[in-house]
Amino acid sequence: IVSWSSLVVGYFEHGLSQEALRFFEEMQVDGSFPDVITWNAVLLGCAEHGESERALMMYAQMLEQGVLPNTATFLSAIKACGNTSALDLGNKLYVQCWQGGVSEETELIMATALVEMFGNCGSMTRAQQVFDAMQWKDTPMWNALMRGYSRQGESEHALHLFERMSKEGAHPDSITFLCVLMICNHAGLLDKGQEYFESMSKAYGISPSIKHHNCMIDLLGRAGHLNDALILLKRMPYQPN
RNA sequence: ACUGCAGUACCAU
Repeated sequence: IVSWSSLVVGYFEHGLSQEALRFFEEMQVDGSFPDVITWNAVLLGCAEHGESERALMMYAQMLEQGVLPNTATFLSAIKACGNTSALDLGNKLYVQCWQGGVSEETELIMATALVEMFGNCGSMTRAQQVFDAMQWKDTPMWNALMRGYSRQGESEHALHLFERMSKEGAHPDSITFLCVLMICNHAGLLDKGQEYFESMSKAYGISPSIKHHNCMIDLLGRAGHLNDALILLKRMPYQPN
């Protein structure tokens, strides 16, 4: 089972989903029956490669076959619900995923996945509910909530969360800034975007990646600051892609 | 005992 599972993971991780699924079938013909780890690998592989409907079907199959879901199973299934806006199943998983009890660290990871899922489903009320229920929130959790609001077009609220997270002791990271810059981009907030971009390295000690630079080039370009966009492209410490 | 799965940019006017 370990051999086959490792093979399946390898194929998924190299973007070869069809082959991975073929080996998942073949292992069973060969007499190795997938355990929870094998199923988890397949669920996540499907969910991460645009096959979330399939992931949810396979989740049902897994249960039919009497394999008990664990934390990793729920994380993958929750992700698949977010990708397909399957809010009903998402709500069920929200209840089920706590069964059996989880460690505090796992609890936060699970809650973050739920916030992301509800955000993807457009249900910010639920997302906020899960967020509020956690006594302490780390950076990924704040990021997940922020992305939810920004996806709903609530740019101001999302940017407000940026201010709040620092006050509450969560340090913005590289992804926080990608999110914030993208919000400025969508909302056409050039000045604010530039402020954030500069504060990244100056105030937060995070060096902007090429993705951050590309956000800024996009933002400058859309705002009509074409020469500034060109200068940034030419001067950034990355090979333009 | 040990090996395989484990929470976040976005996605092209």
